[in-house]
Amino acid sequence: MLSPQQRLDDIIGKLRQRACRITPQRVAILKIFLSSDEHPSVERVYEQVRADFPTTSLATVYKTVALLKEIGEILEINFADDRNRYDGLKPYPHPHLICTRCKRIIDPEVTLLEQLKSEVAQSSGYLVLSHQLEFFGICPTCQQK
Amino acid sequence: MLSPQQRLDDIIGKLRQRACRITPQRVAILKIFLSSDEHPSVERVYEQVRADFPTTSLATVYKTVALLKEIGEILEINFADDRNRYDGLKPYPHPHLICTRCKRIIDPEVTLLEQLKSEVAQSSGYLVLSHQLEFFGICPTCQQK
DNA sequence: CTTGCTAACGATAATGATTATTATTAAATA
DNA sequence: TATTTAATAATAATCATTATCGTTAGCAAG
Repeated sequence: MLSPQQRLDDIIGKLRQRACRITPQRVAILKIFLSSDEHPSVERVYEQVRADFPTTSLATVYKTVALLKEIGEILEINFADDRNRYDGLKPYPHPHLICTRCKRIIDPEVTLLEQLKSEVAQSSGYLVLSHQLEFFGICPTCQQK
Repeated sequence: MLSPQQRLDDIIGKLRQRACRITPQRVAILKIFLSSDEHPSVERVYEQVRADFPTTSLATVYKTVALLKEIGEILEINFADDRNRYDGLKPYPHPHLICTRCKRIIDPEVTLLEQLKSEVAQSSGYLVLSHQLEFFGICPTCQQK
């Protein structure tokens, strides 16, 4: 487990190896992903990065997201109607628990998932490479209303 | 477990109760969903229904899909980049196994999922209403290539 | 430190799946 | 069969995301 600072340096090193340029915008966007546990959307990151770099373009956020996704440092969470959300803290497949009222997303503790995965691989003959598990419901706060 | 014909009659009855009109287009679209195990996209259903009713509009397919989704008779499967797909045979949450090469979707047998669900509900305090579980991989056919 | 190369930037147009609009058609009921 | 109005076909609008393109600036070499 790396500290946020170590991970930042690590990822920047990875980008350098790819001959990617280290721009202030990229670093700012990266920092937002590494420090946010709210599973932000592109739009949300855009708002936040504009606080420090007011001229940043939405396109730059999208392109940085695509880059970080490609090198496996953020995880994309897809939605039917809503915009995609991203997880920069745990950029590997893991379950999410989503409140359909307030759109809050948390990471529930789950066991047994790996067993489930190999069960599926075995019985189907598929080479299972990835997965996506989302639970939808109402969070405790929204239940009280 | 109802036969396809029984289910068709059943759903048509349900639509009548809602004061929905039973049009040839709706019946044709419904029949396609009830007889297809390929988890078709809207576009795919559109192609198929046009074989029998060449003047059918894409908008009609979309609206019928929205209706059937609303009454819980088809299940929507969301994708990141690709178009949505639909399952009219098992219109309740269940896992899918998706080949990322040929886009084929099958329904793997899975146990333990209900336990997993109540585990998550218990530890989080959320009221868990639904879920979505997708496995991504390479199907046996595509592995040989 | 300056220069040159070119990746990345900002601005904005294009894309593409889905949704909304509207005039017309045709189920359903009397 | 006529009346009512939901559903249809055609098509415009929406909106998240992607592509384009002229300009800017990271960075390696001198």
